[in-house]
Order: sequence, then structure tokens, then C-alpha cells
Amino acid sequence: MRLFSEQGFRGASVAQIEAAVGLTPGAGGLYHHFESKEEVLAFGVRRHLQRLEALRDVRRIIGDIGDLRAELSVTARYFLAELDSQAELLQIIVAETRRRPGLLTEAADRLISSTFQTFAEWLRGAAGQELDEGQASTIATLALGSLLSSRLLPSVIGVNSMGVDDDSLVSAWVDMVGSMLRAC
Amino acid sequence: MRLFSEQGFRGASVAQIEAAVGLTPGAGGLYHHFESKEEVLAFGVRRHLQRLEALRDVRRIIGDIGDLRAELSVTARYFLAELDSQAELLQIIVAETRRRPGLLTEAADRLISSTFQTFAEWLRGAAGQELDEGQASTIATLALGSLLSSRLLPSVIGVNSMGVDDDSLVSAWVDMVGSMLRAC
Amino acid sequence: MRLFSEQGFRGASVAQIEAAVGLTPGAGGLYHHFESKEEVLAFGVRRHLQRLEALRDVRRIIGDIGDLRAELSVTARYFLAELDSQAELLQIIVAETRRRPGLLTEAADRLISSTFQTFAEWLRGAAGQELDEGQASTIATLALGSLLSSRLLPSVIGVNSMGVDDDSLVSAWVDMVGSMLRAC
Amino acid sequence: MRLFSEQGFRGASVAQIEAAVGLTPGAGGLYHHFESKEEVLAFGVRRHLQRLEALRDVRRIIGDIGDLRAELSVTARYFLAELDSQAELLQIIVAETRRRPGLLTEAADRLISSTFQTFAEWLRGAAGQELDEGQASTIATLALGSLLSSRLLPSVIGVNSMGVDDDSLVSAWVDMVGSMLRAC
DNA sequence: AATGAATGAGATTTCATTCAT
DNA sequence: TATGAATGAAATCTCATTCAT
Repeated sequence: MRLFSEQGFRGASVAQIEAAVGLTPGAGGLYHHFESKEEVLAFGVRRHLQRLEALRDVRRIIGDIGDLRAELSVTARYFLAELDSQAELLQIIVAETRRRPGLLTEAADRLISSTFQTFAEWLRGAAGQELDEGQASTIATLALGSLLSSRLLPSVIGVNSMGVDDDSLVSAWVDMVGSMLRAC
Repeated sequence: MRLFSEQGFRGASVAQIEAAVGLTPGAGGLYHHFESKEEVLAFGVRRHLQRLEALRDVRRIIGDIGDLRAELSVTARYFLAELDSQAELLQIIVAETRRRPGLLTEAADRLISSTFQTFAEWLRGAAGQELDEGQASTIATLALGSLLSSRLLPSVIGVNSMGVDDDSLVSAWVDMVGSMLRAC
Repeated sequence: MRLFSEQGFRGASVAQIEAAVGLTPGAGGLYHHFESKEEVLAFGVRRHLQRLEALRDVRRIIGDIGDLRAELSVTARYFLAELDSQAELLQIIVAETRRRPGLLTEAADRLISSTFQTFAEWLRGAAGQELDEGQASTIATLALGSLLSSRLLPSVIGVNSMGVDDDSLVSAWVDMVGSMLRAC
Repeated sequence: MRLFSEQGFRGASVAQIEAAVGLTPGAGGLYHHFESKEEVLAFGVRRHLQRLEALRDVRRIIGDIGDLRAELSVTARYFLAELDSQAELLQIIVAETRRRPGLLTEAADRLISSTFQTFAEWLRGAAGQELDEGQASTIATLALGSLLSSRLLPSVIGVNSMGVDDDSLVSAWVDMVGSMLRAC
């Protein structure tokens, strides 16, 4: 997965992968363990998603805190941690999803879409009934999107534009989401 | 550029490019016009950046509107338009910058970083002196980041998570930025 | 011919040749003057051989000097001059004859074989009847061969082994050939 | 090496080399054994030079014979044998050194220059102190040059000018070198 | 389970040559 | 006569995959 994230799926040759795990490069030893190069990626993606699952179980344990601001803060930090722990997968998804949809759209959904949806639902719960589905979606899109791109910019595009540290970011983000909720 | 954005730099073969412009694929006709495949990308990037420049000139014409909310609204729509008109370039940047920094980091800076910085400066002007540099950076990161990822998700990752339309998005975004400015 | 001698027949591209004579490289202008790249070489070889002919006419003018040592000295210097004036042709012959016999074996014969034969005949005349054909051939082979390789080594192989100047070389060569003739 | 000597480095295609060793032509099987076509030449040259080394070890065994004429005769035959056993290398050197100096100048030095120098030194030993360095160099140039070109003409230029057999050649050469030494 | 060796397919690039203008 | 443009053929090299050992 490191090789795939650094060099892309085509760029990472089977020989490199073999060398990286201690097999003789170019000898085809990989094919005793995987049917094809594509299967290697599929396996790696599955394993990443399992780790993600584990992380989410932990999240469930934390459960309700009661205080909205605290809850938002934990959510932000948790989402950023998720992105960081899946940085390799994120890079692979960003670079390859459009060209290799089979494996990766599901991963993109599980890593991103589902998070957005879950957050939108949670927002509706937290805000009472006053928030309709469209409003919740909009807030979720803006709120999680801002966190997502704060990770995408440096890790994927290589642009560390503003140099904002995580504490300031999360704190401002909590205020921001809070005021959006209040405004509805 | 279409081929590069769809299939990546390596994935788009010279033969495909030749076929796409009406040359016999695989006959090397491309090399009468460009020194190498890399030069084709370089040229395409340059042309995209020139179009961006033109777009920014138009932006300058709009100038001050006076009303903060209207100004923010124009800014949001303008930034989204920029991203849309450079969708191909954006996809190429996202997929290739880390592997082919030579050509693309400059493009990433011009398309993204500089926009973030300009917006941060504009924020300080709009908010009076009460906004320090760090605060402006944080707001810019969150605000533009949320718009950026609303475009990145569908066009690059292929995830159209929430189905929020642009009008709702911009309207919510203007409220959001407005309240962040007031909060400082 | 300069390009052919420096880069070989294949190595010198038609585009380079065109550029060297002021035509647009790669535009095929050469084909208004020659049927093919091979014809260019053929023409160049012919022109070189004509110059050689001219040089030999000059040689004929000198004619008999009467003194054997003086005659040998002139012969040596003349042969070296011939090789120097045909240095380009010599390099082409050495590098390409085996691969492109059509054009070049005739040139090799005219530049080298015929010189050897003429010299062998001259030797028999100069030595009286005591020299049979085989002896004359042997002496010619050794004598002209030594001069030939003194030019081949630096100009073709790029080895300037011993740094012997032409005057010493010719003087020793005259002694050498003289004593060989006397020995028979 | 046969292909390189017959067709030149560029002329001998990787596919031909593969076919010549029983690999499927054009399948790139060569690259499992060599990094590049150039490496194939480098390896072949190294191997030829090793054989040369071996031949020279044999030469050392012969050592002093005591009789000058016998010694010269052995030297001539040995030098001719060296050239014959390295005929392929010699052809490659002659055709390619100027265009591909990296690999071949060293080979040219080892095959030719060093022989010339060694012979010049040996001459000074054999002639007593009466021979200065310049004289020795001149004699070596003429003497070995004549043998060298007797091989270069047929094998490289394809001109078998005079049809002199080796026995006559060596015998006349021994007389020739002997008289040059006496003349000093 | 690992490897040395091979191969078909395909990549980028070069180039002699042709041709309408 | 010169040129811009094109093309078929071939060159070097890469690589995923297979297979006997």
C-alpha cells in the first residue's frame, strides 16, 4: 500500500512489491500469494477498511458526552484521526478511483460518504427536529468538507497552504458548526 | 488534457493522444509538435493557467460591492466557477502532483494556495483590524476548504455524497463565513 | 561527409544533414537533390575520389627524380598527404565498408589497394629485375602498411600511441625501405 | 560480439542478439541478464580483454630465447596471433571507438598502445643503450604498424590487397627490423 | 513456497521517406 | 525549390504473468 500510494497502481511494479517484502524481485513469487497485482490492491484496501471499522467501534464506546461543544470537538478530532490513519488509502483513492472504480469506490464510500451521512444524521438528532434533511446535508458537506480538505491539501496535493495547527482548526470548527446549528 | 485527467499521465499513451487529434496512432506524429509526452502536459498546464489568469482579470473587474454578504456570495460562486473551469487540471493535479512535482506544484500553488492567501488577506480587510493573521488563515482554510472539497468529492473521488445544490451551498456558506467573522 | 565520418552512416540523420546545409531539418528538402540518403554518401564518395585523382595527377607531374632516397621520401610524404586529405573518407571506409560494401569497396580499392599495387610495381622498376613479384608485394605491404597504420591509429582508433613526428617517421621509413631493397 | 563486429553497435539490434542466443526476438529477455544493450558490449569487451591477458601470460612463459632473429620472429607471430584472436574486438574498436569512447578507448589502449610501448622498451633492451627513446618509438611505430595494417586491411576494410602469406611476411619483417636496429 | 528464466504485449521515441502546398 | 506535416517501420526498454525446477 505504501508503494501504491507513493507511485500509483501502475507505477508500483510487481518486482518492487516483491522486493519490498523480501522476495526476489521479478521472480513472480507474489503469485503464490495473490492471483494478480490487482488482488494485492484489493487485499490492502480491505485490510485498511477493517482497521477503519475497528476505529469506529472505539468511537461507539465513547458515546454521548452530553455537551454539544465537547461532542463536536471529539467528532472533529476523530474524523481527522481517521483521515490520518488512512492517509495511504486516501491517497490511493484520490489518485486511482476514477481509473479503477471496481475496488475503490466502495472504499471511498466507506471512508467518506458514510461518514458524511452519519454526521448529517447525528446533526439532526443534536439539533432537535428543527433541522430538515437538506439543511443537515448542507451543513455536513461544508463542515466535514472543510476538515477533509485540510488533510487533502498537504497530503495529496502537496500544498501546505496556510499552516494552521490542529487545535486552532478544531476550535474554530466547533464554533463554526455550533453557530450554523443555532442559525437554523 | 482530457486524456491525462481521465487516465493519468502514464495511463494516457502517446498513441491515444495522437488518435485523439487525428494522427495515426503509434506513428510518432506527436513528436513533430512536442519534444516529449511530458512537454505535452507542460503545455496543457500552461494553457490552463493562462485561462485562469484571464478569469481572475474578470474577477478584478467586479471589484468592491460594498455589502459583505453579497461580496461573500460572489466570492464563493467565483471560486466554484474557477474550480469547475479547471476541473481537468484539478484532477491532474490531485492525481499526479506527488509523482510529477516538476510541472504541477507550480500549478497547484497558482490554482489553490494563492487563492487561499488572497482570501485570507481579503478577510482581514473586510473584518477591520480585529482579525489577526492566524485567525484569518484558519477561517480561510475552513471556508475555502469546504468549497474545494465539495468539488473534489464528486469530480475527483467520484463520490457525490450529499447531493447539495450550489444555491443552498453558497447560501449556507455565506451565513457560515459571516458568523465566523462576527465571532472574532 | 563530415557527419558521416563523425557519426557513421546510420548515426547521421537526414535531418542533421539538412540542417548542416541550411535546409529546414526534417522537412525532406534533401530529397529534391538526392534520391536517398545512400545516394548522398555515394555522391560524397565519388567527389572524394575525384579529388584523389587530381592529387595523383599532380604526383605524375613530379615524375622521376633519379635519386632513390629522394624518390622514396617523396612517395612517403605523398602517401601520408593522400591519407590526410582523405581522412574523412578513410574513417567512413573503416567504419562502414563491411556493412555497406556496395559503395565503399570500390573507394577502398582506389584509395588503398591500387596505391599498394602501384607502389609494388614501382619497387620492381627501381630495384632492377632482381625483385620478384612476391617480394615486391611483401615489401609494399610492410612499407605502406606501416605508414597507413601511423594514420589509422590516431585518426580512426583515437590512439596516439607513440607521438612520433612525421619527419622522423619518413626518414626512418626511407632507410627501412632502402635496406629492404638492398637485401634482395 | 560477432553481431557487433559485423553490424556495428547500432546495427546489431537487441532482437537480433536475443535471437542469436535462442531467446524470442523482441521480447526483451536480454534485459533479465543485462541492464542495457551497452552493458552487453561492455561485458563482451571485458571478456575479450581477459583472454588477451591470458595470451600474454603464455607469452611471458616463452621468455628469452637469446637469438635476436628468433626472438623477433616469435614476437611478430605472437602479435599477429593476438590480433587474430581479437579480430572481432579489433573490428569493433576500429568502427566504434570514436563514437562510443567510454568502453572502447581502454580496450584500444590495452590491445594496441600498450603493445607498442612494450615493444619499444624491449627494442631498447635488445639494442643496447645505443637506441634513444625517440628512435625506439619510431621503429616500434613502423614495425608493429606494418603488422597491424596487414591485419586491418583484410579484416576491417575488406581489402586483401597483396595476398602475401604470413611466413613471407614474418620473415621479411624480421629482416626489416633487424636492419633497422643495426642501422642505429 | 521460492526462483531463474522466459515471453507477449505494449510503452516512448527515432527516422527515412512522401506529399500537398 | 523548399517546407509543414504526416506515416510505416523499427528501435530500446518495461512489465505482468507463467512455468519448470
